[in-house]
Amino acid sequence: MARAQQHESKTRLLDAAMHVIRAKGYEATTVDDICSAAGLTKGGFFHHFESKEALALAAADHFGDMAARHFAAASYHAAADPLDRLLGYVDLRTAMIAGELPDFTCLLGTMVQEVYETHPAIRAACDRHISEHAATIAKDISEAKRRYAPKARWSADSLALFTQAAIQGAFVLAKARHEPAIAAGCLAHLRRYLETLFADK
Amino acid sequence: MARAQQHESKTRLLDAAMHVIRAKGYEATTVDDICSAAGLTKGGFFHHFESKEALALAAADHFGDMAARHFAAASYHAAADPLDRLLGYVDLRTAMIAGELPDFTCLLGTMVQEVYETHPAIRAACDRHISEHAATIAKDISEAKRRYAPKARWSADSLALFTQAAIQGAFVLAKARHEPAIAAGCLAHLRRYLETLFADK
DNA sequence: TGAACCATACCGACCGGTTGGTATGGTGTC
DNA sequence: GACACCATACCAACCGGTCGGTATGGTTCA
Repeated sequence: MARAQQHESKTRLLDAAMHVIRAKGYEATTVDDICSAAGLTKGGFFHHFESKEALALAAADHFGDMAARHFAAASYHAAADPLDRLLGYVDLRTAMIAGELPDFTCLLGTMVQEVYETHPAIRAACDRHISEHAATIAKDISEAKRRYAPKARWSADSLALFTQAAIQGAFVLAKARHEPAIAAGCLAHLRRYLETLFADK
Repeated sequence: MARAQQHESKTRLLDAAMHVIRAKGYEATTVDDICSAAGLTKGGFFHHFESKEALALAAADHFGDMAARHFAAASYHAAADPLDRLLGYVDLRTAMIAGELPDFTCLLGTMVQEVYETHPAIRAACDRHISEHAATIAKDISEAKRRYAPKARWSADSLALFTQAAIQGAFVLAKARHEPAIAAGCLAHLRRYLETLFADK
């Protein structure tokens, strides 16, 4: 069975880490928390990861890859108009706000708030995945800008970052209020902003 | 000297907590961290606060009160036009982005991300101060809306919350990049959005 | 074919250091 | 001399990480 489960246990640990860390934060999450959530023991944990920080790095990659696949497979990419793709992205993100907070909030934003000064490697991993995600949004923004707002003074990159800031901030407020709907209200404003920027359509 | 220092030591502990928690997060911050930053020992700490969580609650109040006084005293309130006051607020927040990240980021947003599920009392305190701050912004927004966009379909409250989300998200991205300037770039987009919403001025 | 050999996966007891919190006693002030 | 304020010393629980050991299954070679 060894071969068959080789990756399964590791994946279970990563999935458990994703969920527990989003609920309790990185520092408050113990290795035993993750083990019991994954149905393993500490021995198994340290067989797969050499440290708790190594797990955090792997979990960031795991989350980033999952998200990348999820958005890459989404139907909004089919739209011919880049602005429709951009608004479709925001609509998808709005639709993803469902269930409990630890189910849909962002692991990267949660971790980086805690560890940006204390764990440089984790900070860098979070930065990389957030930036790569923003870059995919920037493509559609850039194309939409060329088509509908070529003379605008803002850059596609800065606007892509702003979309991510609005999303991350929406999660922070939703956690404070303990009310997911707040996040959706914020994304509605983000959508309105994007619409007005390309109002010449 | 006891009487004279009565409040001073407590204030030093609160100031230290504000800074250290913004740098390391709540869970990673130890009581000894705060004590040494404040120049006290544990005995002094537990004389003023009955627990670490009690300190967090007091620090949230301390931060909230400081911020409230800071914004209440700001010059943008002098503007006769509510839209000028609103944009003045955003400009002030942009100007406040200076120095090191732990110096200007938000204690409430940092803490609530970590503890929203594990420490309900801290979550509630962060929520209260964020919401009260948003309410002060909502006043100017509400007045500006009545004057310049009375028929708009968004509510003043939801827009006030969105400003706070954009600010909190800007901090998250700045931490990820380890680059305060990113936050200023986000606030520029927030300002543009507010301008377009009241474009009939 | 099967026995010897080895790698992978995992368990669970254990260790040293750390942490929040306590108990106690000293010191200056009203 | 009572009280607020604070230092020192200490504790029990906890946490990340280690280690000896077991189970399983694949590979090699007589």
